[in-house]
Amino acid sequence: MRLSTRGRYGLKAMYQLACYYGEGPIPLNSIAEEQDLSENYLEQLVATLRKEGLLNSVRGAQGGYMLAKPPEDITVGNILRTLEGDLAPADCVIDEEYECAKEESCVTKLVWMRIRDSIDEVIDSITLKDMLDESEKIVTNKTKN
Amino acid sequence: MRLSTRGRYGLKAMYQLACYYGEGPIPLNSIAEEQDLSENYLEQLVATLRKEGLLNSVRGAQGGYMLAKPPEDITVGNILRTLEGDLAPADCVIDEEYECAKEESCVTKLVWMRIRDSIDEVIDSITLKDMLDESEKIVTNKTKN
DNA sequence: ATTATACCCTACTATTTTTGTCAACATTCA
DNA sequence: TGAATGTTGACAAAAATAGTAGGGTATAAT
Ligand code: FES
Ligand code: FES
Repeated sequence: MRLSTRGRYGLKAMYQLACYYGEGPIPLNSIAEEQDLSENYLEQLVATLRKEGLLNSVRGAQGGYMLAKPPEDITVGNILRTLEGDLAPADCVIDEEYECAKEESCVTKLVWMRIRDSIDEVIDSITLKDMLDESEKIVTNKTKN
Repeated sequence: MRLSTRGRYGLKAMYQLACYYGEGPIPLNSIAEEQDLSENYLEQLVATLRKEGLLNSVRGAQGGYMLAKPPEDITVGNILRTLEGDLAPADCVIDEEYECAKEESCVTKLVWMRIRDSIDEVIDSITLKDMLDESEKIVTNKTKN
């Protein structure tokens, strides 16, 4: 039950952009380098995020990408769902078409629903702003010691 | 982020065996038929569950499989972890070897940890007994209507 | 205008994981 | 014995993932 690299790389990239929020467009190669990802591959992910309205882009020299909204208005759920689709342990809790063919109600489905709901609760409650705050906290703690 | 068929089929099979708990060994082909799964494939899953000590087997004619412990002592987590390994969105929250190479603390890792923990909480809190009870509840409601 | 930079788009491929299949063998019961 | 069942390991088809490749388009600096 791993996330694919799409979701993992995507969240990293979005976090990186959140760090630079308000500082104008950031070129993709700098993101790719900082997070050690293939620029070509990252392009694909970023294109998806842009279409979803989570990113804006500026073309031309000195261009790049920037968050389309403030970090506090973008959740981890927004990002992961854009890149991975709904996060759930089985298709049947997303689309009724995939329900199993048992006549009586399916008991395992209740389990999948509870897993899905608990994941949703987590990813919808964390924003990029929260991640920035966490990062700050870590730095602060390090300074104290 | 789907579970593979291993976990999904495996939980179904274990639930089925829980329904027959105390009634002696159940042959695999009856399980496969009731849940509409390939018997050959199910064999592999069941072998894994047996090695983990969740099932007992009886060879020979009139043989079959049975839960090694009462339904209230087997959790969904026991079953899914046996068949799928730890349930987590990224390898780095399971094995430090896979941590990304950033010097500073990784912020996305905190997100993966929260997802992992919330999944763990759900799967460790549901036993096969709970599933049997749920099933009963559904039947009762149906009778009422 | 030219050039460099950077986004945009589509198609393709290598790899890995998943999802089984199959055959030969061992054990038990009637 | 013979039929029913579990045990094991090798193999293979299919699907998903991860990444490459390369051409095209828009913009800005010069
Ligand atoms: S409806 Fe999803 S497993 Fe039955
Ligand atoms: S340590 Fe897991 S993503 Fe960085």
